[in-house]
Amino acid sequence: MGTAERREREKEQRRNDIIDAAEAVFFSKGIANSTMDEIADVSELSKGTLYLYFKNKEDLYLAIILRGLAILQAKFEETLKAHESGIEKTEAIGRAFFEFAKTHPDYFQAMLYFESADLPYDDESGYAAECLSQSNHTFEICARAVQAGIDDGTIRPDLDPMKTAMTLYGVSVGLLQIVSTKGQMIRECHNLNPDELIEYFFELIGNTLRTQIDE
Amino acid sequence: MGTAERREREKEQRRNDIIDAAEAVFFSKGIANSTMDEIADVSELSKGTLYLYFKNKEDLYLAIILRGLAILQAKFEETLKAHESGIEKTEAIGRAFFEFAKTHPDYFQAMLYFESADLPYDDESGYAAECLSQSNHTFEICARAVQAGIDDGTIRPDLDPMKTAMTLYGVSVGLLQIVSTKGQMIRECHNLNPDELIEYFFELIGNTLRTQIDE
DNA sequence: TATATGACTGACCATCAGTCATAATGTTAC
DNA sequence: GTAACATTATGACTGATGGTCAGTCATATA
Repeated sequence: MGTAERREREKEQRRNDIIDAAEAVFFSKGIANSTMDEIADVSELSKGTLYLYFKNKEDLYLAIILRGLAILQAKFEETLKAHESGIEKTEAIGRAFFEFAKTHPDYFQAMLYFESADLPYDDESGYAAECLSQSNHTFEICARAVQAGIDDGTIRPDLDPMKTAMTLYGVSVGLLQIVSTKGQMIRECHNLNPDELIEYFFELIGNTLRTQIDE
Repeated sequence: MGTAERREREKEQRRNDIIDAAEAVFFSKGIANSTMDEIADVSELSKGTLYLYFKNKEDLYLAIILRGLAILQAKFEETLKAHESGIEKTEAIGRAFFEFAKTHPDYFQAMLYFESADLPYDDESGYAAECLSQSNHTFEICARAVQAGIDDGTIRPDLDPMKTAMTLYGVSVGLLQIVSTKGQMIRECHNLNPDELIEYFFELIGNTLRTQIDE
């Protein structure tokens, strides 16, 4: 009989329930101001139980980040299919990333934590290693877009797809981070709409990737 | 009599001594794993005294960040003077930033915290507002370099100096952050030297800023 | 019905940021 | 010199919170 299988399913369900509760708490007050006691309350479980399913507070947060990465990946894959030329695919993925930051600000905020924190990637038992692996997979999707552009001649052939993907991802994160933490200052001291800065960024790098016609 | 002035000097000295001790502790184990008790020990003061000079733990950390910002600013100012053309000034400042991250990894790490954390910028009594102000001043130095390039014709005249400075700063921080937190992965999974990625970045954006000869 | 399993509990512990009553030190006035 | 006052320093204490563990209980197995 499938007792063990059922148990496994139920366990998976519990795990998801806990992540749901954790999202509600973490997203409403940030990781620093959230307590495991409150998450236990919201999930209607005891604090001890949380620790049966997750190593520690950070690990639970990383489980949320993994959800965010999955959403982002799906979006990227979809974007990759929806466009014809490689340069279009690449720019569309870039825009999809900024779009993601806007439509899923909570997941994006969590992902900024993932990008800036020093995590125990060597510990195989936690979520950090899995996050890193998925993050790598995300890079690969971006790299495929660049590769497509090189293949169809819309992107400079001298570019390295993986290097380009990682660089673009890194700089995008940085720009979004500055917009996210200093947005108010940008608006008030410089009378700039943060979105303008992002559009400006696209203009700046847009021509960098494209094949130069005049050579 | 200069009693009050002497007092003020001594107080400033104490404050600096505390920051020195805090640097030793924070730099050796990161903000999360450092305790105010240990900083009190190292500074040979009681914990209570620390709180006479600094609002809280984060504020003490921000005082360190302010030192980092001062070093960076000095480096930028110096770089600005050391080069002739505007485009050279701008690229040199970019390289000076990456150089700073290498020669002062501890200050740079602290500055990454400043870039990613949500800080109480409205609280005038703490260091956060001062950090933001100095960070703004840093932008302005960069913007001066870009402006110089526009003026002397080495940088595209259609660029906005301040927007360009902020964008370049943001993307640089992002790239350095990814190199800093995922450097090992970049090395191991992709057989890349993180420095290559940074050089790649300069190549990518280099031509973006320069005045196009063929138009 | 009796035994075994393992999910769950919540009281408990250790740590640590931040506070406050008290003490020590320095300054001024006489 | 010393009394009165002001400033600075102390460290024991508190409250919050991440994490643990001995024990409970519902359910599955024999």
